[in-house]
Amino acid sequence: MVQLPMTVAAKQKPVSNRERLLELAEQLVLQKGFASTSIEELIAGVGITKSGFFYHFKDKNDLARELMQRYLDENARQLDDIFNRAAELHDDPLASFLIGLKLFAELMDKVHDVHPGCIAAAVVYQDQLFDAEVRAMSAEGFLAWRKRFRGYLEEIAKRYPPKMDVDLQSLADALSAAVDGGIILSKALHERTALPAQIMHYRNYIKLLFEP
Amino acid sequence: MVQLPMTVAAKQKPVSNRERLLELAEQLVLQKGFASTSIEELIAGVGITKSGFFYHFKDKNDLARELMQRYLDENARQLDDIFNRAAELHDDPLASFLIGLKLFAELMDKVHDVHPGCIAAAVVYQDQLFDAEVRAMSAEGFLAWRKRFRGYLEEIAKRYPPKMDVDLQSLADALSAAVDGGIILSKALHERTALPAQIMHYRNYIKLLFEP
DNA sequence: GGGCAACTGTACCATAGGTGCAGTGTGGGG
DNA sequence: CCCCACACTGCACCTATGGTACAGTTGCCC
Repeated sequence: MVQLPMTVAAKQKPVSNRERLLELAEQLVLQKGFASTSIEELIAGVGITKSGFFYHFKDKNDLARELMQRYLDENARQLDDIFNRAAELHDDPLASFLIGLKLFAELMDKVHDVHPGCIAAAVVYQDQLFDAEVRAMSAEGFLAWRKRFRGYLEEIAKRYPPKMDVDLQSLADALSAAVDGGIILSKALHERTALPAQIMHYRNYIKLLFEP
Repeated sequence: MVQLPMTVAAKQKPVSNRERLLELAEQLVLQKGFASTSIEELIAGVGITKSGFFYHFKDKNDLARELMQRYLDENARQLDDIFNRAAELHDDPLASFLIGLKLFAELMDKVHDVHPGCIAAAVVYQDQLFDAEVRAMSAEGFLAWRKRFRGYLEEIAKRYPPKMDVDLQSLADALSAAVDGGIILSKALHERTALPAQIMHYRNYIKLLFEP
């Protein structure tokens, strides 16, 4: 649940002000929170007026909705990239998952000094600022991670019986927890290595649990 | 980094309005975020005027500072309770730590439907709402957890060589991550079992890593 | 009965989100 | 060449919230 870097491709045509608003908003929201990111700040950064902002977005919640959708789509795409690549590198589900986790940790290590943060998690601690729809989208994000990783884990468990009796759903959630917990640690302590380190601990746990 | 229930002892004298403001503020901040918790709401709940509020607190950041201090103190006290009790129940550092983690998970299971949340983590995603002092206190909270659990882990590692080469500091942080990640999951999905489940996964990891 | 803690009341200010609406410039299709 | 729609601008105005300033009041303790 972290913003990975954009593929540098695409984007020939000049970016619209709408796109630039979303881009800037995402950056600022992850840096300092949704409440502290003012509309005035956004329009000043992009160079339009308040009326211009409200032409594109019904209100601030509408912006949040678009931000969340963008984030979830991009996020899913990037996880596909990583774990499909991992599947190419090894046939075995356990080996491939471990490779994917390593790739994931490495990517977080590279990219994390830019703007660490997870939009879906950001919602959770600023509940009432967002309407029910945005909160539902945040929940969907977590459920998407659960579904994806539970799938991987079930394939692994079929071939490698786990050494302890574990619930695969909460084990899938444990990666979300490690990532979001890692982000919080990294932001609170200004230690950019905290996130990749937590992902690697999750990887260790998976290894110890399933490796014969 | 979760609010545990108050020991029912103490408090003969009538609670001051100041105390009631802090109590209510903590509840509301964990429920809906700091930005969404208005001063008007707090004074209405306690039954005083705005002037009364500003008599007690210089500004909203001052309230945040007091809230954080209260939280950190209470939190440290409760962890002491749990892990001292665990040490009483078993001499061996590994066995005792595993008992402590179980007690912790059980407590989170019991109490978590009341008001899940960690004030220290709440700060991280609402950065600019707080001044540098509050942010520093949040960081201190994470460092206190790191120090405490790193201590336990070092004693364990002395007696039981870990099965993998792990960094004990980030392994200590992994409990913070599991707890804060668990809280986020639990809040986002409205699944109160998510937090205790994540603590138990951390416990599993410790078991697999150190148990002979 | 003097003093201090713990307020109340009133007035006032700035910032931010938000609404409503009329007007404008510019590029592409008919 | 004209017209329309898109992407805005400008202006007026409203509300909520945090915050300041300060004078006055109440109740309890010494």
